[in-house]
Amino acid sequence: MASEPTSACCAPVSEGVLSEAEAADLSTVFKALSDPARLRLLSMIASSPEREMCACDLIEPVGKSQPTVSHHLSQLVDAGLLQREKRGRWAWFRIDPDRLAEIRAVLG
Amino acid sequence: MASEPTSACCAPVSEGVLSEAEAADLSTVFKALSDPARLRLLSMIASSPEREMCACDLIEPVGKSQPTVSHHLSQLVDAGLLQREKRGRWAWFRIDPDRLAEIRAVLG
DNA sequence: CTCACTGATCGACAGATGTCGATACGTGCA
DNA sequence: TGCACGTATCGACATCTGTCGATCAGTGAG
Repeated sequence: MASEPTSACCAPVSEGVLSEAEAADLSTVFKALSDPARLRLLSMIASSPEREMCACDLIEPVGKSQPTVSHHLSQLVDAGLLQREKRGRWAWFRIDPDRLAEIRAVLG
Repeated sequence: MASEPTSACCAPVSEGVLSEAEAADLSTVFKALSDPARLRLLSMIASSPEREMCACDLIEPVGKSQPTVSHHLSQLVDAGLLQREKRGRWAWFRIDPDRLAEIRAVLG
C-alpha cells in the first residue's frame, strides 16, 4: 500500500455536501479508526505520559501477534494519526494532535 | 443485523486506555463513517436546510442503487448517527447532533 | 564479523463488506 | 379493492480486511 498521508480535508459535514473525492479521502481516516485493536493502540499511546510509545511495549497489551500489531500501526501512520520514528532498532510512535483536531472539526 | 444503537461510550482516547469492550463499541461507529457513500449521505443530510431528508432524494445524488443506499442508511441508523422516521410511505432521516458531539469528544 | 533482537514484509486464508437484481412489505390514491 | 409507488430484505458475488506463521532487513553488542 503505502498511500499518501491523506490530505487535511474537509469542512464540517454540516457545512456542505462532500464531493466524492473528499469523501473517499475522509473515509480512509475513519477506516483506520474502525478497528478495535487500532483504537486501543491509539488510546494507549495517547494516554501514555510522554504521548509516545515503543512498538515493543504495545504488542503484549494488545494481545495480537507482532506482524498484526505492526500492520495496525502502519495503518494508523498511513492515516496520519500516528508518526513513526526509528530509534536504533526500536520504533517509536506518537500521536499527531493536529490530525486528531482536524478529524474532530469534520464532525462539527 | 439490527444491533443495538451502541452505547454512548467513552472518555477521550487521551484520558485512559480503552478496554476491549469499549474499543469494540467505538469501532462500530467509526466503521459506519468509514465508507465514502455513507459520509456523503451524512453530509447531505447534515447540510440540508432542515437537517433532515427523505430517502427518495438521496438515491440519485449518491449514484448507487436503491437497495445499496437503503443499506447504508441503515448502517448509519444502527450506529446512532441518524434517526429514521417513517412518514406515510416515505422514510425521513435526520442527524443526531448529540451523537456527533459524543464522537468528537472521544477524539479529544 | 557474527549473532541476537526488533520490526517490517510476504503468502495464505477465513470472514466481513459493498454492491446489485429480484422480490417482499406497507401505504395511500383511485 | 386494487394498484402504483417508496423502502426494506434476500441471495449472490467479487473484493477487502484482519490475522497468523515464516521470513527478510536493519541495528547494535560482543
